[in-house]
Amino acid sequence: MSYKSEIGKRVKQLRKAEGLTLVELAARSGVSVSSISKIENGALSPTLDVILKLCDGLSVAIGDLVTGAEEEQARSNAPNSRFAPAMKGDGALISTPNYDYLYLCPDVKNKQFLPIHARVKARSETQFGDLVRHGGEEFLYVLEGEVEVHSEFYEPLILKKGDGVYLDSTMGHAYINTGDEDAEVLCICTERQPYDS
Amino acid sequence: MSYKSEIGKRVKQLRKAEGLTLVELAARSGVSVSSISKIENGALSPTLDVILKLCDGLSVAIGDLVTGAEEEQARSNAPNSRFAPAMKGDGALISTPNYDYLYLCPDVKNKQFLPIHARVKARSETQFGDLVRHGGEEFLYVLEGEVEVHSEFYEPLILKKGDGVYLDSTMGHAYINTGDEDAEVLCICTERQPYDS
DNA sequence: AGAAAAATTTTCACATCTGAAAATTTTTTC
DNA sequence: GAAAAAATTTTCAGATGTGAAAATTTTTCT
Repeated sequence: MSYKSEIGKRVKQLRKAEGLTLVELAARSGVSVSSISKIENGALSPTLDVILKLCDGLSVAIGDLVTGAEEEQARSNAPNSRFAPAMKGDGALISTPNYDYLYLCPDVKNKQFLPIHARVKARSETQFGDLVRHGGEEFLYVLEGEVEVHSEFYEPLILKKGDGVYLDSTMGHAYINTGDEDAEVLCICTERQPYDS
Repeated sequence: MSYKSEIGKRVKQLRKAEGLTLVELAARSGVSVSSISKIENGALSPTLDVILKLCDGLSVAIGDLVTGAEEEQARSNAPNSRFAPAMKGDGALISTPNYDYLYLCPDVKNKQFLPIHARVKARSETQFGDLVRHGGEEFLYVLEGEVEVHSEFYEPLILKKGDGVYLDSTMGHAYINTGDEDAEVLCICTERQPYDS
């Protein structure tokens, strides 16, 4: 990956475009003259704090400095002939107290939505805990069992096999298993679930 | 500037979202486990080459890693508390020679994807006609029956109940019913099908 | 509950980055 | 064209990042 030379050229380009000397850019950005010189010449891989100082001094977003083109590049040339089977049981399994998630087609990156096969485990609202919120939108379809949908602004709704619901994920929501058997659902999300500490 | 902690949180968030361990992300990205650990904990300012390796391993643009904003920001103007049940059989029915489409939640506008309950009717490639192409991406999940997936660049694939497939809709594709019974599928598309008829 | 395995953090030697100052190159001025 | 000034590159020591392996913590299994 010859990204070093890339950011170097870009910095020099932007600096010249604003008619700045190394000394001036150094003053603006807080990065030393010698470091900027080395960066422009591809002699080193700057640390993040230095990159961000340069972004600040040059008034550009980090994407502009590093890739040049930025968003357009990232999104417009999405691949266009991907094909990924998701055979029954295949996927990346993630377990949480309330759900067992099977992320389908985990090897396909940059999907516009995430298909997830899930098992709903929580059996009551109290057991579930606080409503969940995350970015994006989601559609849930019941494959087996019975699920009760709780949400921040609507009355609880019971879904049986073959039923579904579409909702904005930013609204608090929770799915609860109210049937006798296991509750299996297919869930489509447009944004990753925030699963962190 | 407390950017260090920012990128750390973001990396951890993205890594967890994909269900990866430090070891796995290290393998994907080529960055050592210890370095990732330190970065996630804000213990250091990574160099550009390491940042780019991480972007690669996590399949995100650098802007997403560093500022976290970008995409989220762009999409955050979407409505945020819609809720639409899709009870079995409900929806907007569209019939074509090859499929019966039941568009779910047709009253919700500007959805990020379209959930469709469909019945696959075509029983052979010749009967189906030319492969279909449209914008976006799609995921198909077999609810009942057996479906054969034909596409422009891949060998035909047989899907049985519980199986699915994710593909770029710009690539020519066709679903054919190869089972004894009716073939029922759930299909998620990110762009409206040009159902002519 | 305890043992084994897995995941994460820490340690430490080595590599690399950073910035002040010196050396060099380029530009300006007479 | 030479000296002075400005801009840039190089040098070098100290600071910081990097990765292999050890130590620790967390999770899984019985």
